[in-house]
Formats: sequence, C-alpha cells, structure tokens
Amino acid sequence: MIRKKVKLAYITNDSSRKATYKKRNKGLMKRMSELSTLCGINACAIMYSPYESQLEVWPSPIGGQQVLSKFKMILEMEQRKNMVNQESFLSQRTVKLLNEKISNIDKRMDAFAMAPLYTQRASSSSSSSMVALPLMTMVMPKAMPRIGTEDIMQSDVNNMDPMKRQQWIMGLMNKNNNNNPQTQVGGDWMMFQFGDNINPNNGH
Amino acid sequence: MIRKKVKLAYITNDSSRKATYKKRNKGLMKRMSELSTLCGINACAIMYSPYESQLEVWPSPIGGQQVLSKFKMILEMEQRKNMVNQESFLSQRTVKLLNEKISNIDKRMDAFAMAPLYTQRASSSSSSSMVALPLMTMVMPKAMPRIGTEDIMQSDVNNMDPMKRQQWIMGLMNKNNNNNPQTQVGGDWMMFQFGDNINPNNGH
DNA sequence: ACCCCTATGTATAATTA
DNA sequence: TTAATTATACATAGGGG
Repeated sequence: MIRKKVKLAYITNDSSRKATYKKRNKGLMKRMSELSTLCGINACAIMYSPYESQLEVWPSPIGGQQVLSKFKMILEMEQRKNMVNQESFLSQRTVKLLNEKISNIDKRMDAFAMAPLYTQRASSSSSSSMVALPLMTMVMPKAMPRIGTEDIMQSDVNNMDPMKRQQWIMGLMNKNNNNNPQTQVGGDWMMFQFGDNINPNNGH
Repeated sequence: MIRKKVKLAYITNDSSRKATYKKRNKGLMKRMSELSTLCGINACAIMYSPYESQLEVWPSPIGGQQVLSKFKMILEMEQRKNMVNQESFLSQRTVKLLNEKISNIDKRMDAFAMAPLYTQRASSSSSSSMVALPLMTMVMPKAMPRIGTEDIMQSDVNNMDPMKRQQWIMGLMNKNNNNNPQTQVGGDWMMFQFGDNINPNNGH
C-alpha cells in the first residue's frame, strides 16, 4: 500500500480515473461545506459529472431553493427601498442569471427524465456527438441575515417563487422523499450545499 | 503548536476567519486544478470573496476565453451537422447561460472599475445595503478534444467571439500586462482556472 | 495586516474483500 | 463493479516574526 507522490497528469486508465474523480470530488464537496460553515458562506453547488449517470442533490434540494429565494428576496427588498444604485443593478443581473440557471437545470431534468442522454461508460469520451455538461459550483457569502429579514425570506420560499422553480423543486421532491443527502433523480448529477443546513460530520 | 481538531462552526473572530478563508480557499482552488488535470476536466472558476477587495484572475483571463470559445465552437459544430437533438438543445442553453455570465461579469467589472463598491472590511457584514456577490465556480469535462477540432477551436478564439467578451478580456488585459497569475483588476475577486494550462506544482 | 514554520488532522492512492 | 482498509501525502491550525 505504498502511496506514490500523486503524479499530476491525466489518468489514462479509465477505471482509476473515475475512482480518483469520485474520491476527489467528494473531498472537494466536503471542503466546500467546511468553508461554508467556518467562514459563514452560503454554498450552493450544482454538479454534472461525466462519470456518473445519476443526478445527486446534497444535502437536500430545498436548500438550493432557499438560497435562491433568499437572493431574490434581497433584490426585491432593495427595489422596495428604491435603491437604484450600482449594487442593486449588479444583484439584479445576478438574480437574473441564477433564474436562468435554474430554468436551465429544469429543462435539463425534464430532458433527462424523458430519455437519459448519458448512458455513458467511463470510456465513452470519444463519442463525437456528446457535448460535455458543465459542473457548476456557486458559493455566495451570506451577508443578509444580519439585516433581520429571515422571516420574510422564509415566507418568500412558500408563496412568491416563479412556477418553474417550484416545478423544479417539486419534480425533485416527488421522486425523492427520503432524507438521504444523496438522492437519485435521474440522468445526471446535481449537488446543492448550504452553510446553514449542513452537518459537516456526516462524512466521517 | 498543538493543533485542535478543527471545530466545525462559524469562526466568530474576524481576522482568524479571514485567515482560514484564505487558506482554505487556496486549497480548494488547488484541489480543483488537480481534479482538472488528473481527470481531464477543463476548469473555469470565477470567485467573489467577501474578504478581498480586489479582483483576481488565475491563471490568466485568456484561459476563460478559451474555455468559452471551445464550448461555443462545440455548439456550432453540432449545428453545422444539423444535429437538432436534445443534446444540442441543452448545450445551446448552456452556452447562452455562459454568455450571459460573461456579460454579467463584464458589467460588474465596468462598475467596479468606475467606483469600487466593496471597500469592505472583514467585519462589515452588518452593512444593510450590501448585497453579497456570489462566488461562482464552473468545471466542465473536456470531452471534445478527441474529435479533432483543436485547430478550429483555436482559430475560433481569434476571430469569432462576440464583442462583449472581447471587451471583457481586453479590459482585463489592459490593466494587467504581467504574467503574475494573481492579477488585480479592481473592486472584487475573480478567478479562472483551466485544466489545460495550469502548472499544478506552482504552489509547492 | 502579512509570511513562514511545523505538528497534526485529513484526504486519498493503492490495495484487499 | 463498489466498499472498506490503511499507509502516506497533503493541507492547514496555531503560533512566531
């Protein structure tokens, strides 16, 4: 069991590359969750792995909803305050971006639910028609709770989200009613991670 | 120098929290670069840290351009092949998303160049008007090089990118002509990271 | 605020089941 | 194939300049 000094180059062997990917990706997620709790950062991660054929949400899809709702709420509060400054402009753009992202994910999930595009072996990287799906990770500093808007944000989750996001969440929930942090939804991998909700010791 | 077992909770002390954040974030980025090289994944990371007041691009802003151009090229090749299937549909959406993201970043950088919004101390989390900027990380599997399109993609970088992305890159380059992987642009932090270009041992 | 050091916790490569 | 094991490489907490 002599461990080599980790040769930093592409692992040609398919199975060992996949194994490395899974291990290291797991470690990466744990690290992110730790950074999240330690430094007070809300983390939301969506991941599409080329090595997995399932979609994973961690620790729960609801957390992602909450992060996004929170972010939207922040924007709307700013608008109510008529703060038409650069900050609100920037956050508007960001919220728009996040909404598109969610819509995008929603579309993806529909597609994958209908017909899995990636019935993919680890060695299928030579497929010419395959377009790699991106792994996306978002971590956002939770600076807002200090301004006393937690309750409003909470209600926001329940009654003011666009239908597509609700559908997206419901689509996840209908297929996954357990509390298992790794829930399989179908066709791809997706992960969410939040500094508020995580139990950082569940991996050990 | 007895090292405690890392209490997994929010670090209340501002300076030590910031120190931890910087250390761990650096480690996170290194991990991502390693995953990138080891498993053949192209990585592109944009980071906005609440603890930094400068924008950082690593290892170079050009890499981000290349990743995005590559992705766009993939999409266009698919379109030429008249592959109107779900895969191209999904990748279209993703490219659109990335374009918006770049545009968003462009806007941010313009704004920050004009007037730095975040002259922010580590303890300024109680500021009520501040909207947290997200840290965003994107990693995408590089599945395309195997289909022999490297040359086309390369030319794509030079002559077919939208003006806004070019402006974005140029805006970075004009202010940063050195090869220092950590280039300060102003007002915020941004990071790019690429599996193709990284030198994973530069941290040791 | 750094940067550097190093003891120690943690991730993980290689291996076995 | 994945799961568990374990030795070792690596990350980093705490401390000193």
